[in-house]
Amino acid sequence: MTSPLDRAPTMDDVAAAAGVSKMTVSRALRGAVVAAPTRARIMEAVSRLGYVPHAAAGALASRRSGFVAAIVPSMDNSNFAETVAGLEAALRQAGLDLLLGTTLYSSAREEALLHTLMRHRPEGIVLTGGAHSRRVAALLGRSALPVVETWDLPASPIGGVVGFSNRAAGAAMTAHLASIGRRRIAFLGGASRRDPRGEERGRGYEEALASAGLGPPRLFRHGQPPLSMRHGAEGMARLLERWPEIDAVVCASDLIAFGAIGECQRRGIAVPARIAIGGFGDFEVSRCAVPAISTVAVDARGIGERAGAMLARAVAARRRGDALPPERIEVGLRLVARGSSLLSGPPPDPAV
Amino acid sequence: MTSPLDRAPTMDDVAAAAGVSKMTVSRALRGAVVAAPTRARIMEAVSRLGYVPHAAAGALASRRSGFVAAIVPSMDNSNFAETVAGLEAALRQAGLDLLLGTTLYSSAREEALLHTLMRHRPEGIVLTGGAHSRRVAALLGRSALPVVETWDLPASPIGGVVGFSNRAAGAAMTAHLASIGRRRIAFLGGASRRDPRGEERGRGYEEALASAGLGPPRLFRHGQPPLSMRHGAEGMARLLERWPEIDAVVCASDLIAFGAIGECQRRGIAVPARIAIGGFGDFEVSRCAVPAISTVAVDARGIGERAGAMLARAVAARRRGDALPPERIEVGLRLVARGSSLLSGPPPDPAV
DNA sequence: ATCAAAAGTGTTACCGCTAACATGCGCCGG
DNA sequence: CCGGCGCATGTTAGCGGTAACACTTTTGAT
Repeated sequence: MTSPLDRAPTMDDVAAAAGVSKMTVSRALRGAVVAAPTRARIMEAVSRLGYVPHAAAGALASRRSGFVAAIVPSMDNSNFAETVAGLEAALRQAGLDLLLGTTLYSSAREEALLHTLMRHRPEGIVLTGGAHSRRVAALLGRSALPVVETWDLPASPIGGVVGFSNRAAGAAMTAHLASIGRRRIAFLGGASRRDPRGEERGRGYEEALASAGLGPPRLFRHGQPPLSMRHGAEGMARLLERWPEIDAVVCASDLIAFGAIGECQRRGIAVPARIAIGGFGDFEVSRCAVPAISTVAVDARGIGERAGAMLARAVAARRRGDALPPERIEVGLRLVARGSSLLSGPPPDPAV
Repeated sequence: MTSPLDRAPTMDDVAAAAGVSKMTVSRALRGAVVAAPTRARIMEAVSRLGYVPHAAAGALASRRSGFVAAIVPSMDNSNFAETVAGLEAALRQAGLDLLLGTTLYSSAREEALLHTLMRHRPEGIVLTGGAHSRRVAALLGRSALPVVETWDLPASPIGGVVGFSNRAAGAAMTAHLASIGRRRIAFLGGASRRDPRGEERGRGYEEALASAGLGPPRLFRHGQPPLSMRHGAEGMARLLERWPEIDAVVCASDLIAFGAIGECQRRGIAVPARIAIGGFGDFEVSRCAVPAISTVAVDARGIGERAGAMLARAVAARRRGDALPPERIEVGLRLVARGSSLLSGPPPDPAV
C-alpha cells in the first residue's frame, strides 16, 4: 500500500510501485518490447496511482512534441469547422494532438499566431489557403516543417496540398446559370482582399462569363470577411439598385446566397423565376432552405481528413529521418442544382 | 557574425550572442527586471537568430504549462464555435494557450479526451454543460484544477460557472407562444439523452405548459445530436402526423426551427398564421430567414469571453498560491419575437 | 554442447528552460 | 571610510521524461 502523494505521480513513482526501472515503464507505456507479466504489473501500478504521463517532459526528452498546428480563418463558418473536425479525427488516429488558431482573415494575426504556435514546436502545420505573407513563408521555410495547405491549389505550394480550384468553382456555377438560359448574371462577393479564395471564385465567374459571351461582368463586392448571411442580404439590395436587370446571381458562398434569397423574398422578387441564385460550399442551410439553394459542393470534412492523414504521413517520415516528396490532392467539386436555379421539380411553394 | 546553426537556436545561443547568461535572457523575455541596455542587446540577438522559446522546456522547469483545456460538444454548431472564439480571445489576452477538444456529445469521448488533454498539464479547464460522468468529476476533483462550466447552471458545480437556465429558456419561448394566443403547443427536440441542455429546454416547455393550463405536453424527440436542420424537417413531418392539430412548436434550437419551417413551407402550412414556431440560440440564420425566426437569444461569444476571463483569474490566483472562491455568472436570456411567431409587421411575403 | 543473436531490463546523460540562491557592485548615511 | 542595502546578473540543481548504450538471460541453430 503506497501512501498518497501530495503531488502528481511521476514515472518514478510508477517504477517504484511496479518494482522496475523508469525506463521500463516508459517502454511499456509507449508500446515497446516489455515482457507480458512486467507490463501487467506496470499497467496495474499506472491505474492504481492514477498516473498521467507528462507530455512536456516527454516532448523535451524525445524532441517530439506530438503537436500539429492548424491555422484557419474562422470557426464560425461551418465549412472550416468541418475541416477542423476531420483534421482532429485524422490526427487523433495518428496519435497527434491538434493545436488550433484562428486568423480572422488577418495576415498580421496569422503571423503572430504562427509565432505563438511555434513555441510548442509542432511537428507539422496545416494552413488554410495558399496566400501567405513573405514573413510567414520565410518562417515556415526556415523551420523545415511538413506543411499542408488546404482549400486552395497554390501555384507554388510550400509543401503538400489538399484543395481545389476556387476559380473552377466560380466558373462552374456561372456556366450552370448560363446553361439554364440566364444571360445577365451578376457576382456577389466580399469587399476585401483578405479573402483570396472568394476573390478567386469571382475571377472564375468573370472567365466563365467571358467564354460564354455574356458581356461585361457585373461584379459587386460587399462586406468584410467572415462573410455571412447579413452581407448577402445587404449586398443583394445594393446589387439590385445598380443592375436591376439581372436574372441570376453567383454568390461567393451559400451563406451569401441565403441572405440574397431572403432579400429577394422580402422584395417580392421570385427566386428562381425572375432571378436564379447559386452559392458555394454546400452548407446545410442550402439543402434545407425553401427554395433549396444550388451550390458547388466541396467535401469540407474530407479536406480535413485527407490533410490530417497526409500530414501524419509526413510527420512519421520525418521522425524516421526521411522526407516525403510533397503530395498534392485535388478534391472534386460537384455542382448541385437545386430549387434556387431550377424552375421544374416540386410545384411552387405557396406564400408563407 | 554568427554562423547559422543546424538546429533551432536555444536560449544559450541567444545568451552567448548577447554576452550574458542564459538566466538573464530568460528574465528579459519574461519581463522581469533587466537593465535597459542589456535587454536591448538580448532582444536584438533574439530577432537576429530567430529564436523562439521552447514552451515544453519552460513548462517543465516552471511547472506551468500555460495551457487551458476546453471541451465542447461540437464545433459545427455555430453557437459553440462562437463561445470558443470568445474563449480564445480572452485567454490569449491573458497569455494562455487554448487546447481544444470535441466530444461529439459522447461522455465516453469526453473522458478519453480529458485524459489526453491532462497529459499537457493544463492549468485550467473549461467544460460545456454541467453533467459529467462520475469518473470525469473524480479526475477533475483529484487534479484540483480550476474548472469553469458553461452553457448551464449546474446544481452542484465543480468550480466556476458561466451559464444560464436552459429550463428557463424553454419556458420563455413556450410562454411567448401562449401569450400570442396559441393553445396547442408542441416541443421538438432530440431523441437522445446525450444532450442534457436540450432535454432541460424540453422540461422548461413542460413546466410552462402546465402553469399556463394548456393540457398535456406534446413532446416529440427526433434525431441524435449534433441536431441540425435536417432533424428539424424530419421531426416536423412526424410531429404533424402525430398531432395535426398543433398551432405552435417550440424547437430545441434555431436550426431545428429552421428545418421545421421549411417542412411547413413545403407542405403549404402557413407560418406563423397556422403554426407559429420558435427556436433557441439566436443563430444568424434566424435573423435572415423569411420569415425571421423567433428565438431565445443567448450571448454565445460573451459566455466564452467571460469563462476565459474567469479562468484566467483563477489560474493567476493559483500561480500566486491562493485559491479564489468559485464565481458564478448567470448570463441573460432575451426573448426575440420575429416573424415566425408574429402575424403583424411587414406584409406577408408573396410566393417564392 | 557451444556460441551468436535476440529478448528483456538497467544505467547514464542529457533535452531547454526556470526557481532559488549566490555574487558583485554602486550608493547611501553615519 | 565603512557596513549594509538593493539592484543587476551569474551559478547550481533540477523539472519528468527518453535516447543510446550496457548488461544479463534466453533462445535457436549448428
